[in-house]
Amino acid sequence: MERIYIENVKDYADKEVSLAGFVDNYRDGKAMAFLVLKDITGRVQVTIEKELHPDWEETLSKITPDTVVRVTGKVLLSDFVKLGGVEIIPSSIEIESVASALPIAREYIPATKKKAAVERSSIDQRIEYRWIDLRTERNQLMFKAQTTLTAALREFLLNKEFIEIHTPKLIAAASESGADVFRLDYFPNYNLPNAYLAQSPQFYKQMAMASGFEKIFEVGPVFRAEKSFTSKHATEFTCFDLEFSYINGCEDVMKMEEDLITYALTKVKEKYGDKIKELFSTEEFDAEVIVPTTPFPRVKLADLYDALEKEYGYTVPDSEKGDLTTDAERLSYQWVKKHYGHEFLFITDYSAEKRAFYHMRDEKGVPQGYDLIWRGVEITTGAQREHRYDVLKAQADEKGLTEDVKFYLEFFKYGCPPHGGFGLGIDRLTMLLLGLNIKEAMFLFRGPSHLTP
RNA sequence: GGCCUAGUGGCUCAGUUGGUUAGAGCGCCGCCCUGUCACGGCGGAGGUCGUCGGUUCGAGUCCGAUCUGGGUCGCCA
Repeated sequence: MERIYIENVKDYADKEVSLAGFVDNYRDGKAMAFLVLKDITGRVQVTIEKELHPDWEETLSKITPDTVVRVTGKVLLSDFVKLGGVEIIPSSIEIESVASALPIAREYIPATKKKAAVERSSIDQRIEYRWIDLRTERNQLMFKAQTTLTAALREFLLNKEFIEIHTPKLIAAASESGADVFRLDYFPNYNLPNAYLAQSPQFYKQMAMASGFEKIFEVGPVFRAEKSFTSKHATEFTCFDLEFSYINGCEDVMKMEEDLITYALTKVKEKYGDKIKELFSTEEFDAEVIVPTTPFPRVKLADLYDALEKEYGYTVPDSEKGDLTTDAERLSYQWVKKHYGHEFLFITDYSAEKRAFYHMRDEKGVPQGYDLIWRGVEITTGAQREHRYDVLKAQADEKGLTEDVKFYLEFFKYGCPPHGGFGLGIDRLTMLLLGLNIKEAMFLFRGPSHLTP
């Protein structure tokens, strides 16, 4: 018999079905046993009348939480079953894989009249057994929602005839200032330069512009050898990058991004909004998926600092002027909510000193780029790029990078359209959508002290 | 890299001013329980307290070193 998903069992009332999944809970009595079966779509109770199946004794004695079983049986609608009002009366139970006692407590169990609450294991403990941790409905919803999110981002761009590219992650030179790179052994005998893991597809996205592709995107891993210990940094994460040509300014890039994000959040809300609210809301975080209005608020960095000082008494250290501090980032969320009733904020007019050399600058030397802050955390850096070879070379010289980026400068020597783009960290998007730590939002977290599993 | 902080059974934690065989809940094992609802009842196993050294009659508890984590800032997505 063909297996069906648990979410569909009610369509098979009084019929025989075949199910498979993990044992979510097993309550064993003398005459009756109740097995709650979970698959990727839901949970259902399997009700076993032991007297009817004396030969099952050995099989049933092996069942432990998270054992994988196949169950064939009749679907019975029963109001007294609290779990969905339906139960399976099995005609066969087959064990596929017996689970040992689990080494982590996946979920918080609230106190009852008789029992004290049980804390779940810390994220750092759970991450060691991530495959077990990921079996929960909540964690699986996270990846379903992320799938919808990235599919929507892709769909939006495909509708605009963007081309999807895949740039190399093994590269010969550091691709940007700032972030540190992972150096690796790469066939040392072939007289090649040093090899690194790509910290961004930036240069190759722009090469595609010089190739006349006009509109491209890429979803892929980026690697950052930053010894960052925060709740929002990882050494490897997934970036949704795009770049497009013949723009009239940075404003076109921002417009593209706000439309893109609005589209994606609309899709996520439609499909999972209610479920997300139910499973991810906590006392501190209301997991309401809010579809933003466009245009998103925009503010110049200096103006933001003025406002933060006036309204919250925040003063920037002199060394950080021209850049956004973590405190200011957080405060900017309060500020934008208060003044615009919005969760997103574009911040523009950073100082040239703090921004990448390839950002185009206006006649006053102000970089034509921005950061996008969502719920107080940076999710994007975007910009119009400098496509004029001479200007670009001068800006690279200024930062002392000309030698390092020699190959990149070549891209602009033989004709290149004006262009711009941005990169969106999808793990951060998921993290902010659901109110999580980056470690919980990633399938497998990679950090300075985390390389396994 | 700076600052802060933690390391006690599988998990989450408690261990008072250093003092008899180191405690609890959950989990695990066994027995009991005819429909449970993250069932219930009874019993049991399991730690020498990250490591090394020191102080002391005596250390999980004090001191030093060391290892391994965590938070935060900077950096960024």
